[in-house]
Amino acid sequence: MPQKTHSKRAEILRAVKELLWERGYEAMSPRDVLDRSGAGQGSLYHHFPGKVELACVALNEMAAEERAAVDVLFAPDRKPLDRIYAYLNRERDALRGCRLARLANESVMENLELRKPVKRFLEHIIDRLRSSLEEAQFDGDLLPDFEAAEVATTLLAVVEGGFVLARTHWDANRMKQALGGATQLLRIAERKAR
Amino acid sequence: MPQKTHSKRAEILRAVKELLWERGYEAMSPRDVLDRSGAGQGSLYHHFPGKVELACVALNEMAAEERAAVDVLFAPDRKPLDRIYAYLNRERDALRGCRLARLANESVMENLELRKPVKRFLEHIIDRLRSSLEEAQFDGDLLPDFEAAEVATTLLAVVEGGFVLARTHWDANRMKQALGGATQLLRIAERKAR
DNA sequence: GTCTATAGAAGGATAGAC
DNA sequence: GTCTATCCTTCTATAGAC
Repeated sequence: MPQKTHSKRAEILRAVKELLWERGYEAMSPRDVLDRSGAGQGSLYHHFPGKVELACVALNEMAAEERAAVDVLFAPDRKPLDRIYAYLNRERDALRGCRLARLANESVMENLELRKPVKRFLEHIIDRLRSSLEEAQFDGDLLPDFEAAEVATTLLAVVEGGFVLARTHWDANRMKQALGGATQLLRIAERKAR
Repeated sequence: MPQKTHSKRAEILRAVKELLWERGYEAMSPRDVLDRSGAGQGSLYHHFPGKVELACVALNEMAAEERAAVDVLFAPDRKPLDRIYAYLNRERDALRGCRLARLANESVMENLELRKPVKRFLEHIIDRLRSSLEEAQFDGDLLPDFEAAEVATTLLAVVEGGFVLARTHWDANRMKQALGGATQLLRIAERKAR
């Protein structure tokens, strides 16, 4: 049963993935899901035990999609620094917030099963950033005297914080400024390495 | 009428300020406020037209308190770089999230009146960071060839993103790592200036 | 598998006594 | 100003027919 056509099941999941990004978990009601998917009450509760499990399946799919999109940016044939700047400068709709980490402040993040996909997504990015930083240091393109793991966390924090600033100021430029400052700091660690 | 003892009014506001930090706006119900403050329905709706105005007054008070706390860290008698590190390393309960910016992803941030206090709070910090960075550059303690305004935004983003990472990983150390990486990048811009 | 109808609880606000 | 009682809507889930 898991993988057939599942017309209504698939449409429900599609709607949930949209709504989780647009409104978050608590502000998304089962009724909203039904309205957007065109399914009836019965379909939803036939395929999923309840709202939590519904969100859990959707979040895991979203996280997998986003991890794959990130991996494209970190293609191994690119130079390490190019991968990092490709990630920082990737196109983002800053006002929409991070598709997964937007849930960070909802009480539902206290549920391990719902937090896990978000966590895996963020860990995946940190891991890609860290190894790229290490390679750049090894190649002599970046100063070797900083902790790649910490700076990787910093760069991800700049992106996630950039979403917060953009939304609060209702101005996508705040994300660009945050990333611009990070780039300038990295450039200094670059020039000094040469 | 605005400023007398207002026993119940004050207790209601105290409760709202706590709940906004703990749960955010949407997850805070008027009933929660009454339970925690010990007030009755009538008191709440006597002093405030509704939930939105209640949150608005509370948020403005919270923002004023936090701006004052930030100003202590940026005391003018400190050296510019010391102010910046004092802000970065200030004590934070990372798992609780930012007292104001935790609301960034709630739909209520589309309401200008509610967004304004949060925005003012963040702008205040960026302003303090920017002028301290500029002074440090002028004093020759930091490289002069980066945009202080952009790096100021970056540093605030690291803090706000640090909250997001800490909450998602349910590990306050993520905040420390994000700040540690930012510090290492700043140190490079410091050493090079000498 | 999908639907409509319904239920129990919580959210947000009002009425009116004191 | 403060209280309790009440109201209407929305949320989340269940029942049961097709």
